[in-house]
Amino acid sequence: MATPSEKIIRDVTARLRAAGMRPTRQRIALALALFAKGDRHITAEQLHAEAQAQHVGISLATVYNTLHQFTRAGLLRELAIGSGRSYFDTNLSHHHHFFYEGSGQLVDVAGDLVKVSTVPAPPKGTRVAGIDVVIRITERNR
Amino acid sequence: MATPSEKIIRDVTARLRAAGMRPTRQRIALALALFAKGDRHITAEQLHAEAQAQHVGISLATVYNTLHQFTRAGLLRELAIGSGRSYFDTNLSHHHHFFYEGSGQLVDVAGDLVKVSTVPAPPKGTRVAGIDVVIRITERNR
DNA sequence: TTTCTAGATTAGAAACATTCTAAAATATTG
DNA sequence: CAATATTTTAGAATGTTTCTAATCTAGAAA
Ligand SMILES: [Mn+2]
Ligand SMILES: [Mn+2]
Ligand SMILES: [Zn+2]
Ligand SMILES: [Zn+2]
Repeated sequence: MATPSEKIIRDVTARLRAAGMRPTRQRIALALALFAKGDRHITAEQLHAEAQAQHVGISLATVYNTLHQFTRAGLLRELAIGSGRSYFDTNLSHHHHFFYEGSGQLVDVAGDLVKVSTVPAPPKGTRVAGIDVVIRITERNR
Repeated sequence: MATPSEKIIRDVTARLRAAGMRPTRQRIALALALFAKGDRHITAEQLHAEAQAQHVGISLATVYNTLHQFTRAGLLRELAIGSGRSYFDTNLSHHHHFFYEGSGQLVDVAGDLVKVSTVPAPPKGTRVAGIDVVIRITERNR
């Protein structure tokens, strides 16, 4: 990846400040990695490896801290699908997922391609925070 | 829980044999714990604790082995919802789940109470293995 | 610019769920 | 009962995530 332009860095910096976070070298690098490309589903380890490849020294602890802060700030969604690791999703629009059972890979499904036409009322004293549809898919054999 | 009747133990024994498993003391105890009560969502740790409480000595490794064997035999479904631990579901019918965001608790939603009326075609070379709908719910405030 | 300090980063330890290993125990068959 | 294939098990190992407490730094104040 080419070095980001001054403008892009200023944008990211402003976005971090707007979310109440100091624009540190680490947060700027992670924000650029996360938001420069299109929609992504990435784990902490993967993002850490990507930063290392770019010769940005960031500890794994900071990657975790930052991913959670970004999630709290509404810049990311955390996905807990297919036990094991957490994925962080840069796609904030209403959408669902294909889940590759073999690899654990996630692929977006636009929200309007899935219609959940009937849902039961939530139990007393609770409200619906969201509805997640996961379409599990496997390699077709034969 | 009262000691299970001879008949129930014979039933479980036959069920294990039918699935190609030797009816060991450990498997019988776990099968009784899992299938005696109604539908359950239970983790390996929880089931292990339940067995200990019943003074059935079973190692945690055996609980994991057995849960996976039961799953392979179609006696259980493994649920990977809400990262962290796996839940094993004794409800084999087509159904979905309420997921309590606070506690991680799962509650069944009968399959026919949820209608997913539109789904996209799976990517080339794959087939749909299943569709899981998770209704995330939170304590209602105010 | 220098100083100050709340906030941020970090290495490494700890926590936690799960899987692995290989030795001992057991169920089943002959 | 003897033989053996299967099962169980303690404990180590693995993989992910969180915690701790020492160090560092961004931003504000002087
Ligand atoms: Mn998390
Ligand atoms: Mn599993
Ligand atoms: Zn997504
Ligand atoms: Zn269920």
